[in-house]
Amino acid sequence: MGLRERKKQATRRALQEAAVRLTLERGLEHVTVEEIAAEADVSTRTFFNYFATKEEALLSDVPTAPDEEVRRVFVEGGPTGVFVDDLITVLTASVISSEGLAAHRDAMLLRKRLVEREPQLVPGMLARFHNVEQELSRAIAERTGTSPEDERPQLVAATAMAVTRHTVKCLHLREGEGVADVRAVLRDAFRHVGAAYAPSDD
Amino acid sequence: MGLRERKKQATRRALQEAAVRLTLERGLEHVTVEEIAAEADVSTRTFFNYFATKEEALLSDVPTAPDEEVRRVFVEGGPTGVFVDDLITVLTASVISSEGLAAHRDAMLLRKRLVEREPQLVPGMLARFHNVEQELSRAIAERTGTSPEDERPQLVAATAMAVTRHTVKCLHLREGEGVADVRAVLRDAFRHVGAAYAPSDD
DNA sequence: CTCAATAGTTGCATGCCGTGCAAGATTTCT
DNA sequence: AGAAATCTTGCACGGCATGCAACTATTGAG
Repeated sequence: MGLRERKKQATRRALQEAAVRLTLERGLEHVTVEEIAAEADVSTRTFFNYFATKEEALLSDVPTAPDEEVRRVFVEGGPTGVFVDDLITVLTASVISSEGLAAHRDAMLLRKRLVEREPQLVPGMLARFHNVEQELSRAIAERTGTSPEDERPQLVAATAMAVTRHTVKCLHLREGEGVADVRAVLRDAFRHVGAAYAPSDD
Repeated sequence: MGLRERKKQATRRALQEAAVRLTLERGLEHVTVEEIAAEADVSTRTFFNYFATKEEALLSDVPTAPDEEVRRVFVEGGPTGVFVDDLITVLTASVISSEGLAAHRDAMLLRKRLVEREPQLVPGMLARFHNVEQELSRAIAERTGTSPEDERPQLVAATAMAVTRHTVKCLHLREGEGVADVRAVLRDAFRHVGAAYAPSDD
């Protein structure tokens, strides 16, 4: 990777970190783009070369779209062949942790505090989940081989992302918690939803 | 209702209609608050006495929170005692149509065209569904008598709103369609979700 | 190494958004 | 009719976001 690219990534991260830090300190309303840019030692104008809005600097990179490899396996019916289990694999790989839970734990905690402190960020957060939902919808349609007019993959994707969103929100993010634990929580959640809407239950 | 109140409602509706019409004509980017206000014969400043943002003028009143009476019946275990059926009653009463489907059909069609033309409105739309979701969550918790720490009502509310959102999006809104038809669509959707996430299915 | 090409940064000008404030107009209540 | 409450409006202001052109830094070829 060349010098230019490294500098760009450094600037980007500096802007993100400055935005998060200042927002947690003073609240989003009392942080201007000018201040964020100054904190990262770039001009105001440069900030907008990286992010279209202040909120984008806070929410970018989250949640991630599913990894291409994971997606391919899912579309081809893997890895286990059981729909819910494979769905959970995709969800943990994309939204929860693309490269191990530990690596993203700090970032997830920061974001959590962020949206708790600043409810204005909720719409943007929901929109990002919605984007993942649409990708997931396509993957489900491919896996199940339904016709493009069939809207059921969208329905399943929507509810699956609702489960995921809820799980992320309620996740305790303890030190020792691994991906396996998250899988278990998701499995319970899906089971509970299935039971709640199954024909014969209350 | 006094003269003052009537004038306020008239102004509000005039602003909404102007906003929707101009946005459908030219696109949201090419409509300023000044123009909307002029179209409704009020000052720019007055616009902001009614709506905090341009988007709010487009999306307000949708979706509606559940009617207080409907909510009370649901919390007390009614009207049928079957969870899914009663849930559907609440959902149709709040989001789909608070006072008959026909009355809101035109408004729903307009909104549909609006968000199709202007994807920037999606986050705001999602946020509004999210608000209803939180109210629904409380109602479910009250009905089932779960303790406040129990997060399952939130989970059920989230998935239920996902189903509702999907149903609204895919609704065909034909002329003859009534509330009963919407109920049937919702029932099918819930059944399908229940089957997809039930322990033994694919 | 040098120099041209490419890509990124910056300042400037601009327009719109959204809010606080105070003065003026209108409705309401007595 | 007149005081009180409420709504509208104009004004000023600061921040957001974009286009443009000049400037600076990296890259790559000879």
